[in-house]
Amino acid sequence: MASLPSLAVGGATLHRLDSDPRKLLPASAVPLEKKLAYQRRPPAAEGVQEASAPPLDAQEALALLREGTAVESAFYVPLLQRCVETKSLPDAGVVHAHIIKTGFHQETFLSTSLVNLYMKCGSTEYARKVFVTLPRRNVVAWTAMITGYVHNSQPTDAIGVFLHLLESECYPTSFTIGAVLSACCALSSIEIGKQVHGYVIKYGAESETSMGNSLCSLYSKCGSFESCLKVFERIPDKNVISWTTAISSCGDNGYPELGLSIFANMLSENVEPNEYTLTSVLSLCCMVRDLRLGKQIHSFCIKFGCEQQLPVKNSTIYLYQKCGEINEARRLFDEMDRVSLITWNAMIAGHAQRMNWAKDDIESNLSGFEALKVFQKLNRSGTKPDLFSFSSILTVCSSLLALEQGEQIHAQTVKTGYLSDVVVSSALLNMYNKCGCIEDAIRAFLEMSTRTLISWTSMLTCYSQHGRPKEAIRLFENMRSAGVRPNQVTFVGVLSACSHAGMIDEAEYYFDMMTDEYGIRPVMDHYACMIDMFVRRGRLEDAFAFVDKMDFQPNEIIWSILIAGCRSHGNKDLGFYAAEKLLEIKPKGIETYVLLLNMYISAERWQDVAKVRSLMKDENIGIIRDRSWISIKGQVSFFLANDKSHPQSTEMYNLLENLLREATSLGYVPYKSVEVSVKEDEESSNGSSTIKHHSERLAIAFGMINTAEGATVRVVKNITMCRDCHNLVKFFTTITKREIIVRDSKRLHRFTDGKCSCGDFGAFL
DNA sequence: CGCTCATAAT
Repeated sequence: MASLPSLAVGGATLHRLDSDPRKLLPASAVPLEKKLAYQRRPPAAEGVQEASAPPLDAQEALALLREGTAVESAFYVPLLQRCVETKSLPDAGVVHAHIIKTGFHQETFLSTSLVNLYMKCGSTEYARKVFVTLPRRNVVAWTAMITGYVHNSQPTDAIGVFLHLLESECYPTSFTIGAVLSACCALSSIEIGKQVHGYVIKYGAESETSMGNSLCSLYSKCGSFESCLKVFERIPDKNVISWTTAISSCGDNGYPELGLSIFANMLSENVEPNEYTLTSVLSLCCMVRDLRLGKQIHSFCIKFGCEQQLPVKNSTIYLYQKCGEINEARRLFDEMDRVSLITWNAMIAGHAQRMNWAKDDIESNLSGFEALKVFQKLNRSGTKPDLFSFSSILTVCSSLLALEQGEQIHAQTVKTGYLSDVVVSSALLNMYNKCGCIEDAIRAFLEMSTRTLISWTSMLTCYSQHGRPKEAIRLFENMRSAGVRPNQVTFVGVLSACSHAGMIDEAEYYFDMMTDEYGIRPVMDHYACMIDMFVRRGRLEDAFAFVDKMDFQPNEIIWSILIAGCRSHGNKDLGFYAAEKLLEIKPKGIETYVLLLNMYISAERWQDVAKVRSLMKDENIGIIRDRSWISIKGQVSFFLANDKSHPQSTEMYNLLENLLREATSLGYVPYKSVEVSVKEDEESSNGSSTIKHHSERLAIAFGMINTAEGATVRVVKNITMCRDCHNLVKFFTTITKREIIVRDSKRLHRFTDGKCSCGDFGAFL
């Protein structure tokens, strides 16, 4: 929180200063010639060529001034405007010097323009110097100072100037208040914002549309979405800006559907949207992944003639990219003659998003590598990546388990200074976590200058995933001491940590704390953690009792945990009961069916096997392929179970045979072979399973052959590991003295010295 | 006064 004692301490400060009801004048009450100094030229739309130069040739005019030619005061006006456009500080100096020489600096109007000019050129110091020597200060000068400080990222100074203004003889206008509210936004200070709001109400400016719009935006950006909507509803004459603010606020606060319905209301009230509105609406379509609606909005943009505008285009590209229409996205991108950094970022983020929605892991990987290519092109284009680029690309590296690329990007964030951004450093932490490098993740966390809820939660779940529950819980307590309020996701991390450690009392304690102290309603995930914990300790009755505590229907995941638990603890009857319940809700996940089939097959309940298979046909569950992949030097190799298609197969199989022999001599005993694939009937149901090597073994063997001795091998697998492979890989690490990391569909396994970080409590097929 | 791109989970 910024230190603004005069405001923060005395809530009444603003009001006490003046009780003159005229203290806030409507903007129109400011004499016209004084308004000129404040008038800002609307920024040229991105992607559109600047309008042709004004009649005045600025260079010639500046040359005249340098020669010392005497001019009239009116001569400066267009020149000052021109300098504002070019943002040239040296030119500003030339004009300023001449004005002083000719004595025109006594004219308030010119000097006020100079304040504005210096602010626009980024020199708040020069602006302040001119301002304090002004012979007479009108509201335009005050407002130029406030706006200038806001634009130069000095919001605290902006508020300071406002306080001085209130003590002066000047009256703020709605422009002034608008600038002050922007300062509150930049400070994320809802406290000061509320006081300004009170001021606005007191002096009767609340009904002014622009005021309502500013307040609406303030509340939205300070996380008070309810107030934002309330203010919006109370604006008597809503204009297109009011509607756009409300619509984009819905997106910012995670209510895209509401935003779309407000857009519908806007249309039914016959307010015409503009490019700002349509850009926001396109973004909402992205959030809900509604390509059909998005295409309609895109045609809308074409109808309005704004589809070429850069922000509109960026949103459109992102939409197509995220929804998998990569050719369309690429076409739009290639057609553009001018792109902005946001365009690049939208391409990268679009690919990153598509990874989550791809139809299979091959497509997902392709998307990830496309994102890396775009990032590389961005670097070569001469444009500097920003925090958005870095956060997106680091997330891509996490999903790909692309540690080498991730490390390079880490170096780049250090060089460019973007690592100091919380979002970037959180993304980095996450990248190291997903790649199995917990030490680097911890370092990233420790080196953060500020930590958000997400940084803490990321670190916490990182400890939990790496099988270090005690540290997870210690971190949770540190987080609370630091005054950071945990949310639902944080508690998933805490509960799963307790679950892994079998800390039942602690889990129950934190479960109660979540509801009692933080008022967070437990959702499915929290119940899943608790039930999982009881199941792991073999307390099946407690697990089923906890299911009864839920005030909603358990989902597929919960029943699957129970079934798996019943199987491993040999309670067939409870397992069959859970399976009945599961079948009632018609599961969707392919792994759920594998679990069911394996259970019924091992119990030789062939009628049930047939029932499950027919349900799979009804629900259109396809076949599952056991697949693993490994990335070496930017090259991904995919493997199926018993894959012999790779040129190095012979070597790989020989290596595996040797490893198996050594493992056996060290005491490895295979578990009864488990059918992982669900293929067509005859292969799996007759029990003549020929599976010898599941895919991760092949990927690991390939990794060992193609990396230096002793190097860590990192493999990703599309489904859960089976118990047998999990056990065998532990032996591999002992034999080869290598660390092996396997990220399966459920969790991360870091194998070292014959042990796994999951503590063998992972869910196995 | 309003727009587009970014981080956490069983």
